[in-house]
Amino acid sequence: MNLSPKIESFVMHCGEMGSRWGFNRTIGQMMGLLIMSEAPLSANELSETLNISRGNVSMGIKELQSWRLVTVHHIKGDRKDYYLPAGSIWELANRVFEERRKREMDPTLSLLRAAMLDDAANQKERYAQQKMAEIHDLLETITQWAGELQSISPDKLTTLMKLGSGVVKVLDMKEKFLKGGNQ
Amino acid sequence: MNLSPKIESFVMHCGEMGSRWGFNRTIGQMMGLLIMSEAPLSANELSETLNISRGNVSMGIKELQSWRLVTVHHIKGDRKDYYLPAGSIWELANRVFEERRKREMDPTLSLLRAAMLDDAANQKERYAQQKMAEIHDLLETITQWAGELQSISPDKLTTLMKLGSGVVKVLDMKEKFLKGGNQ
DNA sequence: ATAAAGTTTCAGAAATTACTGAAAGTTTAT
DNA sequence: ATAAACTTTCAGTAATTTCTGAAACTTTAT
Repeated sequence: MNLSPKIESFVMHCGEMGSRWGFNRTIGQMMGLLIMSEAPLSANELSETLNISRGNVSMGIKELQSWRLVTVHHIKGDRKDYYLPAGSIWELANRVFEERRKREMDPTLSLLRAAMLDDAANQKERYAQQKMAEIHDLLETITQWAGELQSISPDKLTTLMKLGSGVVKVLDMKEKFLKGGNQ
Repeated sequence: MNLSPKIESFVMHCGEMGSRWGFNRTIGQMMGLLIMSEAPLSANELSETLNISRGNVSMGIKELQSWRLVTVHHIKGDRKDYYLPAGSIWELANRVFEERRKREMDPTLSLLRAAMLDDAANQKERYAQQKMAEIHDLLETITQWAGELQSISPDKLTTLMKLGSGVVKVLDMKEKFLKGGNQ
């Protein structure tokens, strides 16, 4: 299968960005192509369209599945696996965020938790531990916040994002109304 | 200069995470060490403490400066450059977010803008362009939102993040009060 | 049980990225 | 102008990551 120039340039761009987004070139291309394609694609189609080896496609799919970005589709009377994006653009982006948060913040959080348990032996360690505590708190706040945002329905979240810094005004308003009482 | 085990393990961890955070091993270590160190450090101190070549330190500092994560400090009567983190942990995290957003989303946004200008030649292109439009809108919303969040003062932002999904309730409340009228 | 159609694995090759160290460059002092 | 103290650059090397392709494996049909 060969691609129209516009689609091809998008797919190649996904390849170039791939490593910045957390995977690698071919995996980026594969994902880009799957998104651009209305019909699910077989591993062979991916391999031929992108000119990458069959083995590489197999590894790439495994990786994309570990990110929960692709799912398999079957056609009756055909035993090939066909792959397609695992949800809307919105959901895909969500998964990338979440997965990256896990890979980029969770390991550090546990290291910091451990480091903070036993206490400092001297001034240098005292300073260091204070900084570690700051980092820990920040990461924890972000992690919690990210989790809660993901529990909001996409359309509410869109409203919230469109509101932007206007949120602050709304929060101030709340303070005004509720000053004194709390729930 | 040599490090206490606790500090060393944090610094090494920063090295291991470095590439996930968008830089590389030594740059991660350098940043980790600078954060852990109360006094600014010279390039030679970085080089000796971390056992990396002087040249590598120089390149690393350049890179960290391009991320706006370190600044230079001078001591009267000493012409060495001493380096220190460019702000609080909070500010550093902010810079990393912003810089990554620029590197990971802006190029794609411009590609998509261009691709959406001229119109589709056939059904496949029509489908592809629709997906590109979805991606474009999502990236644009996120970019805008990120920009606005950065304009909020750290303490307001902390309040907001601590509130988490509770924001939704507040928003609903606003709707109730203002139904019919706007702002 | 065998063959056909498909998928996965993995050792080695290729490509990319990071690092070193010596040479070139810069700044300050005299 | 020269030297001393320091920094940067960059060609070559080392380390790491990615990719290939052939062999091994799995599943389904006969």
